Amino acid sequence: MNATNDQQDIKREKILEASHQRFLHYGYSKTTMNEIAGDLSMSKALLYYYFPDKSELYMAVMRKLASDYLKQLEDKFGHFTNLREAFLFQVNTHHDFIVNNYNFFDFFRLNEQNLPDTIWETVGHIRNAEIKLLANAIQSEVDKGSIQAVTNPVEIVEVFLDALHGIKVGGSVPHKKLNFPHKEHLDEIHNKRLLLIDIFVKGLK
Amino acid sequence: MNATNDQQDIKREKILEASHQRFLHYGYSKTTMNEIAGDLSMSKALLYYYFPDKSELYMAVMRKLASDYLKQLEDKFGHFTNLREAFLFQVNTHHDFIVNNYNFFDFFRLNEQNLPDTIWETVGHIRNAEIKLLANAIQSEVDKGSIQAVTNPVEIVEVFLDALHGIKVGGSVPHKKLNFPHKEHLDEIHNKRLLLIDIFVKGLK
DNA sequence: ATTTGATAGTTTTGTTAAAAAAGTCAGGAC
DNA sequence: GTCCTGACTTTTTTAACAAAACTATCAAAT
Repeated sequence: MNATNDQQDIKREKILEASHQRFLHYGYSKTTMNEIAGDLSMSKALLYYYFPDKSELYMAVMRKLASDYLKQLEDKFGHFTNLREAFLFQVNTHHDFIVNNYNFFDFFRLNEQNLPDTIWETVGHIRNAEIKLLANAIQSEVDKGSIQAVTNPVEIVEVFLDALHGIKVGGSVPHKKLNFPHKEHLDEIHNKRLLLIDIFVKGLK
Repeated sequence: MNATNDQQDIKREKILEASHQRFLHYGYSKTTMNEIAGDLSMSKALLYYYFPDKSELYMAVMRKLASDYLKQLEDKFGHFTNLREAFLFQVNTHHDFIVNNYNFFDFFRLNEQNLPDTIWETVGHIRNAEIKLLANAIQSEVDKGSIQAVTNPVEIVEVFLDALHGIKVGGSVPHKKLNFPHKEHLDEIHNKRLLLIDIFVKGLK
């Protein structure tokens, strides 16, 4: 019975890998269940044996990606020597996360509204982990006495994370309002975020 | 000839006022040229005598609003006693601008992409004025020696303005990704922005 | 120079049919 | 009983097209 479940888990994993590749290269709506099944040389019906529907399959891939990301954050939790280091780590890790899975997230841009509700749960987990990481770093500094006491570290981190998300490209004349940045702009955005960190962390001292 | 032009300008102004009201209450797409003409007891054809088309009419209203906003910024240009005051002024003025014309900007949310190109020109003017105002304030402080010298004030202001735009509501669990904030959230956003100012300005010291 | 009714041209909306994809199920293999 | 499939049903997407609504134009009137 355990052996059976192992087999199941292995197959589930295979399905997730194949799905990840498809979603990564073609996005959610341009990927069909038949194609995924074809990649694995199995029938479409079998996919539905392992996953209830397409969006759950997508979400399962997403949860796996998110889980990897969360793991990276947790591994470093409480191990920072100063505030700046913590903020830098969060921004850099996040940057890599987005760059490595850029096309996968086309799903967000395409559907814009009416996404499956469960997606926000995962997004919430990620955000909470980021908040926890940075709020803890702030609290540590407060305890050490190296920055002034603050009323509410979480509130500050929320503002910081929002501010990060606001950073866009297009200096002098904004041209098109595009919610999702183009891939070739990610590095420029990243650099601006590093500048924001400099100022923000200094402002907390 | 001058009298004639005066008359023209007065009528143009009337049209702009009526259009403003319509756009403000019903948004761009839910306002028809017939309705505007009806409000003014004139024929639709006459509207086209004064304005080339509907989007140009909308843009004319927008330019008027933008012009008022720019005037407010210019009146205070260089008259700040410290950096914080300048940043506060910009954020507060911007807040009032959005609140007072909230529904007018539904146009942006509805059309999202494919807006008339001229709109970005006006948006650019606003942004440039904001940048100029704040960059000047920073430079003044640098000259006074009350904050450290910075390599590029404009770059810093751009990051600040982007950060401001990123401030959203929805603390713990984000629910719906909505590009345009709801009206009832504007005050909460405003308060968060004030917090950002505190930290950001301090970070420049 | 201003104004309008009539009308031409275009965009939006609603309908329907065909195609494609999602999702189901009875039954076969092990 | 677990895993798997081909055939099938249901739902969604796409395309085509007609009707309605709206934008935009223009000859003629004041």
